[in-house]
Amino acid sequence: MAEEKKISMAVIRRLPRYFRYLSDLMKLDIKRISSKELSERMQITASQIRQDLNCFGGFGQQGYGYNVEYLYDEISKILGTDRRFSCIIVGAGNMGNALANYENFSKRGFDIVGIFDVSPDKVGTVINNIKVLHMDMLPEFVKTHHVDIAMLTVPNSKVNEVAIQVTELGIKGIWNFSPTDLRLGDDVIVENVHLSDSLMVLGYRLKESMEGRKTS
Amino acid sequence: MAEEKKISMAVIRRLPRYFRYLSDLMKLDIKRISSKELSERMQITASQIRQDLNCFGGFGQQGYGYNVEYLYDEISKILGTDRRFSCIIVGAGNMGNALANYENFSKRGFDIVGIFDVSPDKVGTVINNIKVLHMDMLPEFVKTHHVDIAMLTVPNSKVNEVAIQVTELGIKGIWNFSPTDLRLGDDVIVENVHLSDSLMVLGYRLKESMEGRKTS
DNA sequence: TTTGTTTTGACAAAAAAATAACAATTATGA
DNA sequence: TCATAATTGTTATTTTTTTGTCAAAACAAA
Ligand SMILES: NC(=O)c1ccc[n+]([C@@H]2O[C@H](COP(=O)([O-])OP(=O)(O)OC[C@H]3O[C@@H](n4cnc5c(N)ncnc54)[C@H](O)[C@@H]3O)[C@@H](O)[C@H]2O)c1
Ligand SMILES: NC(=O)c1ccc[n+]([C@@H]2O[C@H](COP(=O)([O-])OP(=O)(O)OC[C@H]3O[C@@H](n4cnc5c(N)ncnc54)[C@H](O)[C@@H]3O)[C@@H](O)[C@H]2O)c1
Repeated sequence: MAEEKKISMAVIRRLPRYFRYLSDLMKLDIKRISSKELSERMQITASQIRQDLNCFGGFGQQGYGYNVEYLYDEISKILGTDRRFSCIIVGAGNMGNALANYENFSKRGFDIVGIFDVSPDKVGTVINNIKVLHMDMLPEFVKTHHVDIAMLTVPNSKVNEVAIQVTELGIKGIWNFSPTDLRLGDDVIVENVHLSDSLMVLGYRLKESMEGRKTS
Repeated sequence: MAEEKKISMAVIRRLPRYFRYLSDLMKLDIKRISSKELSERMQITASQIRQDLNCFGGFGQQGYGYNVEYLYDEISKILGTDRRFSCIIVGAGNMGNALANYENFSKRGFDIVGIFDVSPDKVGTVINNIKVLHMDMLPEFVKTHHVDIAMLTVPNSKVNEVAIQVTELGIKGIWNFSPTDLRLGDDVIVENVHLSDSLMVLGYRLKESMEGRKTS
């Protein structure tokens, strides 16, 4: 077991992109691809593709390239797309609704099994066939249903307490939509979606480009 | 003008985070802060903070630290938060609705001035005081209103054509929510929000942590 | 004013990431 | 079957990013 080579986040964050491109290639009925051709499509170097893939093992064949379907399956396995994750949405507002109505998450293995809120306006309503429950029901719900991920779409001012609540119930994965960095235990994985940050970066780049500078 | 030092994306993507922390400090009525203390709050090294800020000029004072409000204002200027951007939303579906109803974008200088769709179910409805217009009205709209940014929340299958449409009308900034990488001219700035990618990374990290590995 | 402490800004060093190079291997076509 | 072209996996090199160091500057207290 001495072969514990740590894989960097830089590599991991590129995996879903490979996954997407391979999925597209399959739809185009392309059976094989070389790192060179893929690099042209993805606008990255062939070297990087080969190096990234080799973090996980040799999926290609010299003189031939990569079998698209095989590589797709392998990346699926790496990403865990072959397994299913149970998710709840906390906060049935604008963003919570959007997430609950998005069908593609379940295609990628993420099942929304519950939606929670505190507002009497929301509790009892049905979103995409799921009844919104009151937060008071959450402890009981987590006892009877296994929950891997909590998608937090509550107001910024509430996200800290809600994050603590869900982690105390044993939920280990948090997908956070609030513009706040959560500080939780080491065994909890937090992935942030900082939409405003992204928009501000767009604003910056736009401003720079209007002033004639390039942003890379 | 020989002082054109290019600022890396790595630095730029950290700016909104500094902005957020400084904003929080101001709310706490904290007037000054050293890179050391800020580094503890932000969980990054003091060295990185000083190096990042120095890309744009010396905002601090030796022996004192940084004046919170002054630094906040300077980062505002760098990010362009002092100016306003006109935005349209294309695709009045789940995500388009969520964005249209989010009040905080305008607080950061991003004004939603129009919403467009093609579906008769959506055209004519009013979201957050803005009437949804048909896509056919877009060329005329862009002629009479200046538009900096198009937020694209159309289905995946349509996003390419819509992106081409809006760029042909002269819109230079695109905030793309589809799991697709747009290929547009060099003068168009595209910022992607790949939600599914983010969720898949969460899945990966969760899986790794369940198996006992650390992800950094 | 003087002295000791704090803290920046600049630079140096280290680490990480990306790119390039190339031997080894396989496919392909004569 | 054999020679040639293609293409990987791996190692080396380069570039970028992060971290560490320290003199110089400013503060604070005596
Ligand atoms: N809507 C967007 O486009 C958008 C964009 C960027 C960031 N965000 C962030 O996403 C989060 C949600 O935004 P939104 O627009 O959906 O807000 P929203 O106000 O529409 O919805 C929030 C929901 O959370 C519920 N809630 C409040 N306290 C709760 C609690 N303690 N437990 C459970 N539910 C609770 C509210 O009743 C409400 O239904 C916010 O943090 C916001 O900053 C949203
Ligand atoms: N909803 C989510 O949580 C979520 C999550 C991840 C990614 N996304 C992505 O965001 C995008 C939008 O998702 P959604 O859930 O809001 O979809 P949606 O189907 O709810 O809304 C799409 C809207 O676009 C409109 N539209 C279709 N063709 C158009 C055209 N040519 N011009 C203008 N409008 C057009 C439709 O009428 C519809 O109102 C998709 O690409 C999706 O993959 C959404």
